[in-house]
Amino acid sequence: MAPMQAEPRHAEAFKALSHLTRLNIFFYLVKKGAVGDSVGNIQAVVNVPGSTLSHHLDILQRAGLLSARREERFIFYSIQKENVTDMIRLLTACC
Amino acid sequence: MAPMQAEPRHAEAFKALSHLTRLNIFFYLVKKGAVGDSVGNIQAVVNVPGSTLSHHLDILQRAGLLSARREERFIFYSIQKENVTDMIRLLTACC
DNA sequence: ATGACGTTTCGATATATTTAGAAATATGGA
DNA sequence: TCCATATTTCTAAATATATCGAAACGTCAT
Repeated sequence: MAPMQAEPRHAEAFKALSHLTRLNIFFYLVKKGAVGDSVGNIQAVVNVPGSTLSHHLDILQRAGLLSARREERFIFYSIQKENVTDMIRLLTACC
Repeated sequence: MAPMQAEPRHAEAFKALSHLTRLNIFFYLVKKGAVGDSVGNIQAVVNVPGSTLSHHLDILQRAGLLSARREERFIFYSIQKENVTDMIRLLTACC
């Protein structure tokens, strides 16, 4: 197992988690598992205006930590597990 | 093992790693192990002005990821393993 | 004490992030 | 079609972060 190298996408993933609201969104969706949850339900949990939430979700998605799908009138966000696993591997490579 | 809760200190630790220069510093020091390395040697690796480097080291230290000690005329920074382990636990709690 | 070296602090500027109201878009139902 | 609901995009202002030269500080050797 070669020592892993830090890359910009890793820095970006860490940045996505570096804001408490986004970290809360992230862990809420972790709990929700593969199905994830709708923006409206997420909003009820984190309690920020819709436009602000939408922005945070966008950041998490661009970082590769979340994915989105439409389900009728709702948009469901859920954890993108592979990339989270990748981050964990990067960190555990050292300890 | 109770599900872990996101806290501001976790967001701060992620923020510390959310900059590529700091991520490089971090992984360089991981490789250096418990002894760590001096600011001057770190600087030769990351190639930024001293004042900039000092600022980044400060951010990593405040986030609890590094600790510093003086060794004669040099200041050695090294990884603060416990807090890194803590982050890993937080992330692995989900996957 | 003076000088050389290693590192940090100060100060100023440039760039990026956060925030949220208002307007726009998308879907499904009457 | 028209309305209600869900979510995003636009826009602008406030706040935070990044950068780095110059000056200051600490330690050691002479």
